[in-house]
Amino acid sequence: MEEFHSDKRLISRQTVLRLPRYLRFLKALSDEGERTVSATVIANSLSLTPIQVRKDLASVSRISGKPRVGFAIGELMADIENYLGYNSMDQVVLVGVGNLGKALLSYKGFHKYGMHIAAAFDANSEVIGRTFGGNKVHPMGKFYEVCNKANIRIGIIAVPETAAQAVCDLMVRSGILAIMNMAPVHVNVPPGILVENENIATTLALLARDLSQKIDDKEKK
Amino acid sequence: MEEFHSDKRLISRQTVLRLPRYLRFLKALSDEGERTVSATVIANSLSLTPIQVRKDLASVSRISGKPRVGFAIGELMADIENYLGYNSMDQVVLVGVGNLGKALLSYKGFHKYGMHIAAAFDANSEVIGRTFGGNKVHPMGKFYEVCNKANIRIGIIAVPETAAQAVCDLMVRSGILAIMNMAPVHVNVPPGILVENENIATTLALLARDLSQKIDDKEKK
DNA sequence: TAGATTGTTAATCGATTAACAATC
DNA sequence: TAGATTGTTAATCGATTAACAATC
Repeated sequence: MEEFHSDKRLISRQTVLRLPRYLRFLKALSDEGERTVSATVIANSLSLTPIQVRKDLASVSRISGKPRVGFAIGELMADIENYLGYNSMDQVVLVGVGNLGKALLSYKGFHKYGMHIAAAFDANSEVIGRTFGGNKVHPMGKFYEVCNKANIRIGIIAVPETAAQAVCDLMVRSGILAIMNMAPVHVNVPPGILVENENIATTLALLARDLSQKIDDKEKK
Repeated sequence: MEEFHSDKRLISRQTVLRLPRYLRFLKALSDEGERTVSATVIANSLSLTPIQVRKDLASVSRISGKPRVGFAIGELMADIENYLGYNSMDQVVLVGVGNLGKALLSYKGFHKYGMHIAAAFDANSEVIGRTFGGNKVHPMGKFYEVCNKANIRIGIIAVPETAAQAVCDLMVRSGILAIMNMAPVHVNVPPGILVENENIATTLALLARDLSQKIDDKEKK
């Protein structure tokens, strides 16, 4: 008997992190008029290995590549978009319209990956009512109502660290289930609420470690 | 014979990513007047396991905790700061002073982690000469000179995707060895140059996957 | 003392890489 | 056909978790 897989297989964290990169690359190829691409070409372009690429693609797509030819770009893109889009629940709310919040509102990448900022909120009357990247900024008082009415599940915290926990609590009370925290503090959430921290200082620390390691290696030689 | 470790042991990627979180938490405790803390307390506060915390701490610090008491907060902070600071080569340049670049320039977190934005650059005459977060924006023409004179090794790309590769190439020509790319494109670099991509859409995709997985699980029950 | 907590060694888990037969 | 490329199974690598003796 053929084994049956639901559409909703669990895809590894690392693979998910690479999916947007594949999608971007495939789109670029497609724009250049290409119809097919091999795992080798993708791998070389994105600094990955061909095996890794084939595994990743197999995890989101049922289409099989043809030896000596590769994969059909269009179908691949559709499958990745479907996965990212399917998962995305599409609607996201943003709290905090400072420089970072504004950058996020104007960021065109979200749409590409099936994400859509449904509403933005801030406590500051200077930005309330103004529009950034097509999004009007609402007062905090509207937060609960908007989230509830639109049944929104994903929230982005882009406020200063002192306000982060309060915003986080409000999100939880308003039915948000997954939070992306851009503030450089740990936020506490009840069990079952998902949090991802996006912290630039963290990534820089990583880069600095790799760099100092590299320099050490060179000195040893 | 006692085994000798250099100060420059390689610390795992995952551990490095957690170091800034420890540092932040320890600082908060220290501000409250605490002198010691156990791995258990840290773990609970940051949603980690105590074993993981002890391993991480041991990898950057030689100080040992006392059973029933825990670790001396001050010494721990000093060791983490030393590691992050030592590695950081402290000086960073930023190219691109749009909303995102401005957010980075005003971001107070860098200093905390031993990072310092030495100079900011942009091609747009509207921002050149202006100051954000204490950093004056220089014209692109000065980039090579500044990097060379100050011997800067780390660069942050915060320009639109269309300009990212050109900026990346300029960085490489100017002696930058490690690049943090905030633009949603893959940038190509010669072998030996380090790149970390920081892409918000990517993190959101991850969050969305976890969320849809969680919802699926609930439906199954 | 008793027991919470440390630090280390071993087991597990997850992701990457290697090997290789199948195939267009 | 010959050989590039696929897809899968097995081996390796790295990180997390479990187990437990040492100790304050």
